[in-house]
Amino acid sequence: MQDSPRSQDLLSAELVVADAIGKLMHFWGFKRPMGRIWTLLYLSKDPLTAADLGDRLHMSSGAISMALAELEKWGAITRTWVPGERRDFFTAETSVWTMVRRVLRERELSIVRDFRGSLTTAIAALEAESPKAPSLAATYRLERLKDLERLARTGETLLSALVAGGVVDPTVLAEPKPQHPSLPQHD
Amino acid sequence: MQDSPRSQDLLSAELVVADAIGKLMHFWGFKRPMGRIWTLLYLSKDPLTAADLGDRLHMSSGAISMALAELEKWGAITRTWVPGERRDFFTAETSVWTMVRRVLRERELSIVRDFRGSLTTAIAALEAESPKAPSLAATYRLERLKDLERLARTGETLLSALVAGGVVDPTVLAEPKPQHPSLPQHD
DNA sequence: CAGATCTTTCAGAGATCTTTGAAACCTTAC
DNA sequence: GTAAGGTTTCAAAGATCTCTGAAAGATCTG
Repeated sequence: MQDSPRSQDLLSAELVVADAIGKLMHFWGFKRPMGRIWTLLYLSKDPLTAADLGDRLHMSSGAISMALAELEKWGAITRTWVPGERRDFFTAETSVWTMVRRVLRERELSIVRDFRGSLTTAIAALEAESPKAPSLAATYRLERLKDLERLARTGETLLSALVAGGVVDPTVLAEPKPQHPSLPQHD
Repeated sequence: MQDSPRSQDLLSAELVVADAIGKLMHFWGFKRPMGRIWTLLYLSKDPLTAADLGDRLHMSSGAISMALAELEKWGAITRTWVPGERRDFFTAETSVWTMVRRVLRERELSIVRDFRGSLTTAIAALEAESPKAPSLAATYRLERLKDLERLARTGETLLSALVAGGVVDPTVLAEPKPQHPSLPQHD
């Protein structure tokens, strides 16, 4: 780190926010530079070029290009052609909720679906396996797996509702009640 | 990979699910082994020891110890002492929603708060900076930052409600309407 | 079509995160 | 007190993810 915030806090404040959002996006499974780039675009009144972004963020052209491509893929930024200009200009999608919804729909939802799929497979495998002598442990395990599957299904429903823009009551996620009350309950 | 699923699909199915949950937890910002360990405990009728887990998951004692410590920290598992036994036994917390709530409360909430903090700081810095000649660009940037802050505040409220166990309407996150209708709107 | 300008790709370098395994540290039993 | 069994710590190795920079690929201009 060679540069401490000088008198142009205008710029450094911007970079601080860009880093904060980069951190946030990274935490949410995206690459940090994507957040930093989106932020600069979001805060800029006018469209910026790849070179602009690279200069401000000290990133190589390659990194910029890749990050921009991915942001574009998620609809977080838009590439625009400016009449006289040769190079591409970029603008930020400003509706955060719209972007979040898209990620929920295209990424989170399929993660939950895949997860549910592997649960279903596992349950089938176990049920096919022990037809004769279902030990207590095996029965317990199956019951647990089914609880998880129920949970995943509920989560999927909630996510869908969320994406569709509805009100959501996540408390339905709480403790799916056991189907077999005969099984021993913990405390 | 030396072992393909043999006839003990009982075990391999378990490991498949463990991996799936490991992936899920990793995606949510935790270490993959934590999810794998939690799963084995969750599916086991009886408490397991660190050695049991290490054997099944092919992990070193060190890795197991660290993962268990972190799981315990989050209340995802419990360490129990069995009368005659010398070593520690572990059991899984079975209420997923309880665990999720805890993470929302202790981790996500503070992330959003920190984020809001850095926004507030940036806004203050910028407002202190340009008292005389607020250029159009500067005005625009400030407005954007304030939108973000509003958004963060709303998110914080929603998260709190969620944690407190309430119904949540995330559509309030949509487009915080501009406070200055005089500012140019996109499209 | 050739030259200039901009963008994308990608192998290697670099940074970051994770795991191992051995030593230190407990705790219990004798 | 001390030996044995169990757990934790941590530096180094290993794996994974990310960035760089140069070359290849576009696109526009004249």
